[in-house]
Amino acid sequence: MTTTKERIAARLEQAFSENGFAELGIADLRAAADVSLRTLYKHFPSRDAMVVEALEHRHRRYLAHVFDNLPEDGAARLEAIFARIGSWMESNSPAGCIFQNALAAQPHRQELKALLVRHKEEMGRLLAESLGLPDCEAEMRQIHEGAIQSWIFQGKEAFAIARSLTASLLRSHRHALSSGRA
Amino acid sequence: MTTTKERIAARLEQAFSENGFAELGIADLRAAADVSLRTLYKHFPSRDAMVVEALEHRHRRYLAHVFDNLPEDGAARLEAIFARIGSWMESNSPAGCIFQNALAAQPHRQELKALLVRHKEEMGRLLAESLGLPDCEAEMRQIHEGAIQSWIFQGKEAFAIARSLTASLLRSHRHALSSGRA
DNA sequence: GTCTAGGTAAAACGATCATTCTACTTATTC
DNA sequence: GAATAAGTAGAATGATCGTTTTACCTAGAC
Repeated sequence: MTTTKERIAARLEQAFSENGFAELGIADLRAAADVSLRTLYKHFPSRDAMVVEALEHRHRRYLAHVFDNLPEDGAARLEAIFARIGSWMESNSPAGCIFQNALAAQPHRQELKALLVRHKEEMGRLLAESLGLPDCEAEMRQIHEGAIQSWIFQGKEAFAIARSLTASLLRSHRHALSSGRA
Repeated sequence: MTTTKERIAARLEQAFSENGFAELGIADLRAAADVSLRTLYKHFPSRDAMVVEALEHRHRRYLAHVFDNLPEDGAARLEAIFARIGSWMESNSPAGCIFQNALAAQPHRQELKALLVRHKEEMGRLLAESLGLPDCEAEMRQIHEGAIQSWIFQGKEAFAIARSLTASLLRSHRHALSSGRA
């Protein structure tokens, strides 16, 4: 069972991801949510709150899309992760990362910056963990960031490049381990 | 001699980079430019044109900051490039890349997307050229993008990571060359 | 059968926005 | 010394914005 609020949040998330955060007015959001103005304001006290809830919804949905039921094998896992990120961007992010876009629209709102930081840190942590690179969180955060932010002007090639940068990170890591222990 | 228009463009660039593109109204831009409303509209026919001119100004200024008078030596050059990008972000970009931010505020304006693409392509080209990696434009574009976009949540560490990712790219490239020719 | 919870449609409100216009000032040039 | 170019200050305009409010509808519970 999904509540009315969740259903609205899902539709707001989609509307924001397609049109950004600056161009959409309350009238547009209401139409996208397919509810009355009164209902919209009953569940979300202000436009700012709608932005926050849309981002929270996005965060949960993105993590599930990338990390649920990954293959066990390491090489297949690396392949799968960037393939999934690529398919996500293709079907969900015509304008790039919506956390960055939300902050760009209101750069002085610390609440949005906190959401961005939490989202990116969790992505770096889970990526590093999934790939067996526990001490490369920052590197994975940055490769991830480069890939999704390059998507706008680089297209799908961005994810192939991210995969190859990650592969060379894995190689250096294994090399450092074996020579360090020898 | 700098014209009135250039002086205004420089101040608009700074105002946009500090406060983003969605929060600033014409009244704020007028105050930042330190001219009358009439003069502002004499040189820029609309707010949209002010955004475009600010981005053009930014592009020229950023290229000069990063690439003018680089050291001859390759290693020193790699060091210098990311140090310069880091110092630029610290003193000019509290809110990240303003090309991305401008497009985030108005995602349907193709003019802004074209400016973003041109800017990023030129950066990738010049980075690859400066580092002697002529066939790695896409990789350098992406490392550059990851670095400056991670700056918001990663701070200065982002540029150290970008430098090390570039160094490992240089190593693989040299290795591929020597084994390929052997 | 009345009450209540949760919904719709849309008018009204006050604020803010980009843009234009009016009236005046100051140098420079012919 | 009149004309012109380029500036200032700020009022007026009309549209749009986020938010509140009024009036009405509907389905299930007691």
